[in-house]
Amino acid sequence: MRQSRQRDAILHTVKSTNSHPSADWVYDSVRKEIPNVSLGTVYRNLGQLVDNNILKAFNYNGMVHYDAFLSDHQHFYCHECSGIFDINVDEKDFISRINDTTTHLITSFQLILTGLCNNCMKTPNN
Amino acid sequence: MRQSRQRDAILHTVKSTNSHPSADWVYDSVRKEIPNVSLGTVYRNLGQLVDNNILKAFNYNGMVHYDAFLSDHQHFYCHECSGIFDINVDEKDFISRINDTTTHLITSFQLILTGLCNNCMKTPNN
DNA sequence: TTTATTAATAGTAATCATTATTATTATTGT
DNA sequence: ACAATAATAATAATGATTACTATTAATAAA
Repeated sequence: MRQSRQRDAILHTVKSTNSHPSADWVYDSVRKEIPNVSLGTVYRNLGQLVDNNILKAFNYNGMVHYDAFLSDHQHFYCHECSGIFDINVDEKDFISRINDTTTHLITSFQLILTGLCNNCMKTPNN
Repeated sequence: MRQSRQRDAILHTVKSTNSHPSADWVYDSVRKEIPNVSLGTVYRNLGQLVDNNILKAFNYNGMVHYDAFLSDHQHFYCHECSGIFDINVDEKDFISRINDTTTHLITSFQLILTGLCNNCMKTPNN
């Protein structure tokens, strides 16, 4: 993998936020620095960065979200502000706790909790 | 909601399988009975049936899957045969068990376990 | 330090899942 | 029967993503 200004900017953009952005959000953000960057370049590089374990990706609501936080964790979606927050769930521990629910061999999982986030609980009706 | 041959066939198709089919799979299946059924009709009716709590839907791998099994449950995806299987996870019980992982208010969740299903464990390398 | 190789890019077309539009058909209450 | 209108088939449009291609740029070797 060669170096490129575009990939550097894309990686930096994802690293600079904890909002779990979509490719389109990253595109808009990178365009502020490199106005003629191509959307295809953003998609290709996000894909490469995931393939090389530099970023993580997950599907939510029919859209891929990218995450620079690589530690073992899951996500919480707030149905009030639409924010996605990190949740500390240890994979090995979780699997051992739910292993009795099935006889299939569980090797991994994806958990998305939904509800009302801390902030929206404090300040309702936004 | 009026009665229609198309909706009856669509509902029957989803009820007749436990494969958690996509709209496209339902379309192909319904076409065997009603060859000129429209894909839009399939999408519209699946949506309506979900809105009326006659079917459930969930997103997996950037595609909506439909399910006629309405009881409280979650899903297991086999990375060998790509099958999706039902897993018995009680929502209330599960939330109370993981409630300590976050201070956000959890009201619901979606869990997708992945691994090797019973059948693929018995007969490897398919 | 030029040069050659080829990865990466911008721009654009294509694809896939899904939703919207619209003129026509069919269900159902009167 | 008939009027009102929900549902349909056919098709166009959308949104997210991937593929294609000629050009540009990073890096390894001469």
